[in-house]
Amino acid sequence: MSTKEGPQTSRRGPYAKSAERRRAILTAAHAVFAAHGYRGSSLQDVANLAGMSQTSLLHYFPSKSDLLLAVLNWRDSITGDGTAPPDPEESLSDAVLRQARFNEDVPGVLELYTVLCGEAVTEGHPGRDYFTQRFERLRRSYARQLAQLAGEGRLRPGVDPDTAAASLIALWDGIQTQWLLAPGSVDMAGCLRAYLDLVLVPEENPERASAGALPLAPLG
Amino acid sequence: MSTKEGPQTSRRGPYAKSAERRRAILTAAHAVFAAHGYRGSSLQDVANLAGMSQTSLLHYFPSKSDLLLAVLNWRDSITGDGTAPPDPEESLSDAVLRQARFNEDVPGVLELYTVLCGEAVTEGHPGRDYFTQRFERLRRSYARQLAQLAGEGRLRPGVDPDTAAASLIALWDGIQTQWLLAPGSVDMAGCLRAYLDLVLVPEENPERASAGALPLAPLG
DNA sequence: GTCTATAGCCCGATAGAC
DNA sequence: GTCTATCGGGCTATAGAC
Repeated sequence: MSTKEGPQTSRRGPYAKSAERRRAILTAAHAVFAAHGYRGSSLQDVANLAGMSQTSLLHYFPSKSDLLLAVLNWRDSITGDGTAPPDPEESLSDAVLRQARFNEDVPGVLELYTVLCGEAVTEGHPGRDYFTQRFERLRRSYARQLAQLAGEGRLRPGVDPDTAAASLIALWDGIQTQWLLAPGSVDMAGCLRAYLDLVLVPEENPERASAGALPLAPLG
Repeated sequence: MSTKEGPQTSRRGPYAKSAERRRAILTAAHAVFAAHGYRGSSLQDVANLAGMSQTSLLHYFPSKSDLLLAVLNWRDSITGDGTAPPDPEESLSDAVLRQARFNEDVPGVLELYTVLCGEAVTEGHPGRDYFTQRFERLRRSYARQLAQLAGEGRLRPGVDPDTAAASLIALWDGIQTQWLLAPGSVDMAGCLRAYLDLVLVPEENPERASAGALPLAPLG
């Protein structure tokens, strides 16, 4: 990483060009996999969209499964893998809702995630380990954040942090699927907000109560 | 449907045999699609498992997409399509938890549902309409049941029946995916019960309170 | 690094004998 | 109804010229 960028011809020409090519392939693969899934896509489709031959594509990614894993990791590096150290200034609710709205606006992100996640539960799918580990990581991360809130009395009594963590992730994934099949009939952010309002206690601020707070009158 | 069962040779021989063959194919296709998804499966795989040639299979189901739709409808006729008129003796919670535990015990049911549902969001997938309509039907059915409970004061104040209906379905689907990837780490029925306990008010029966009821003390 | 050519295989669907 | 044979095509991956 010093001034000598490359041992080959020009300073950083080949490296930069190679990186550009890889990025073009990843962009194309993201779109193709999102539209047809992993098994429904071909390397030829990706190569055509990227403007190169199928064999040139295989020069950068030696196999189709390597390309899939590269796309998944590339997606994490852009949208975040969901376990980035949470900004202490931002509440859990705000972070979840912000991410949900962001995903809704970027075309292909939810399609890719949903179809690959579904495919990944099948035998021998190259993305299976990725999603297994992703879910474990996410459950741990949210459970930790929810346990922290419980310690501050911000979790509704009787709510188990581990259960709520898995449920939040599940609700999120499931509502994305419904939204993809009927965008006009499903309110992703609304469902997530409603769940968080059920699980969390609004911050103690009697002067400016949270807008989404539910009436919490005793029942029965 | 009178005494004359068939216009062909023996009384009901040919029809019965044909129905058996179709059932054998559907059983095999269910297993193969569950293990590899629709795009990852071949008619040859299904035919091998059913003990016949691939062309014989196509005699009963004229195309691969026809076979898929037949499997989906066959599954509905066995496990119920989720909108069967609810037994008035059984509560919503009991019905959901019973179905969840049933699905957990029948091998392949959740695998099939999860992978096909994920694939179905892709372009041109033959199961897309099925899942779109299924979700619409389920949302209406649960929303109606929840609205009825709301009228009886059994819904937690501030909970919207439509939002809760979509959320319940989403949570259910999402937790199935997590369970398939980590059966030992996820408690499907526990997550569903926890959500229903958050949304529903336990039946008014001061002498025998619901076992899963949460403390509902006022907060904040 | 890029390409053409192709190996080697699998696919869904059809034709037609029996 | 069942089969063999096959059509016409697509697939991943490799070989090798330039």
